[in-house]
Amino acid sequence: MVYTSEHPPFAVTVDIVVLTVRHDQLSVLVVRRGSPPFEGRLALPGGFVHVDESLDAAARRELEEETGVGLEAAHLEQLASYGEPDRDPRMRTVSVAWLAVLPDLPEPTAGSDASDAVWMPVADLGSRRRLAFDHFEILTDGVERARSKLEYSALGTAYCGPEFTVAELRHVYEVVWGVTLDAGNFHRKVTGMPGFVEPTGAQTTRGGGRPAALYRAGTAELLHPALLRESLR
Amino acid sequence: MVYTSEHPPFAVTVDIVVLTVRHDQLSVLVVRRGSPPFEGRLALPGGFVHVDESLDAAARRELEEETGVGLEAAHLEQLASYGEPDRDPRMRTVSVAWLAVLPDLPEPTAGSDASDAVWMPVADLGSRRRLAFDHFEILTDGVERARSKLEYSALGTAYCGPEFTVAELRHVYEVVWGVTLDAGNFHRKVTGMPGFVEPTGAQTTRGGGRPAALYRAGTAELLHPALLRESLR
DNA sequence: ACAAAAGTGTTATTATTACACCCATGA
DNA sequence: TCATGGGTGTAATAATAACACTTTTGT
Repeated sequence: MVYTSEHPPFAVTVDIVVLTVRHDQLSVLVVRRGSPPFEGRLALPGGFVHVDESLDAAARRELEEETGVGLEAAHLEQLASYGEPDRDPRMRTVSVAWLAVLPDLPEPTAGSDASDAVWMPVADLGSRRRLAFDHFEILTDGVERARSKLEYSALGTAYCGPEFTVAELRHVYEVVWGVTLDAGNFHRKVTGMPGFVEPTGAQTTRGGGRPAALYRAGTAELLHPALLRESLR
Repeated sequence: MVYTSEHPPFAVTVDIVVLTVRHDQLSVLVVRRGSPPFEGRLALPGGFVHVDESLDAAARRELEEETGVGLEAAHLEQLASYGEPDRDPRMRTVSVAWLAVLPDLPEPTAGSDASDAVWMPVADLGSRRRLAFDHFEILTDGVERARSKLEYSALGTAYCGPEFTVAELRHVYEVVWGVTLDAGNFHRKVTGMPGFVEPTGAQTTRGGGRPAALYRAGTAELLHPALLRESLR
């Protein structure tokens, strides 16, 4: 294949918006850049796609390499691609961005090799544009996607561990949306929605108070009727 | 910039799923390929992104060049990117796919230069996989996006001309979803939804029967509450 | 007058919201 | 026994769905 001005070569990268709920805050995994451009600035984890590697495989590999975070059981979906001609000063680049949602990990990113990766509350990145490239725009799009998908999909369970209480799931909604939800109504909707959550039969008292039933994620992908963001108080 | 096995060069293309409602069918604009690979097969319009050209500009340019269809006032949104290593036998390619929605044009694609472009009912492409590359997958994703966005966005008006009746808009919903809707309930929801449609004050009898009020698209992007696909009968 | 399509009324059903209240545990 | 959260009851309100009915044109 000959690259010409009409068929020019591009660099193709992946960037991943990894979200979790941590210390009552919606948080994103960021890395500190060790080389130009934007040296020393924060960036989303990501990197170049290899030859003979699919785009989602590249996202998983880069995340693991850069942060030590594995996505085995996690939710991963494509977000969008970003390709403004000037987005990378070095060369013409198209980045395929991904959204990943993880439970709050017991051992954050510690123990991993290359890792300068840290969890950063999304709110702390809101005003100051501390992110390299167009990563602030990618982050904004990822957060908006994550917020809206809570309404009509079962994505909320991806923030929870394999077993969780209804209150823990409600906490995810409250943090991601930044609202307070009615505990009783939320409980009814979630448990009454077929396929959203399934009782494990076990209970826990880890939240304090009366023991709560434990659930695992159900098989439903889409929720109907949706849990609307309006149900706040 | 040096391209290595870790930073390999890619070809980046755009492909556009252009939808309209035509002769009571959801239809997509396709072109007949004039050269290998997949010579003689149908394909979505698209092509290589130029240097110093943004991705959406490339989509508009390729569509105009290949089909003579301009997207000035039309709806255009990014769909997703497709980059399986074997998707193009010639080279490693990533395609950024776009979804466009147009009114049924009076002069289809006639009069345009290079144009082997035709409107094809989506249903006719369903069983036989007559499309080149992974374009059937892209089409499927585009149609699904178009269908689901009718529920919660004002995308339906993009299928209509600058002025339309409620019945014409309802026809769009019925064709895209493949259902029959209750005319009375639809009328109430559409006209009562703030920002969805605005009366022009004029009327038309082009549908036969009692004259219908004409509307233009409103400013709202999102509809609340959503028009659910369940409202069929 | 009649067919056809536009648009309004009416009602049953279902979903949402607010909030009261009881339940089961740890301290 | 008290504080803390889990979970259920209940009633007002709003949205949806079904369908009858009136309106206004062309033929």
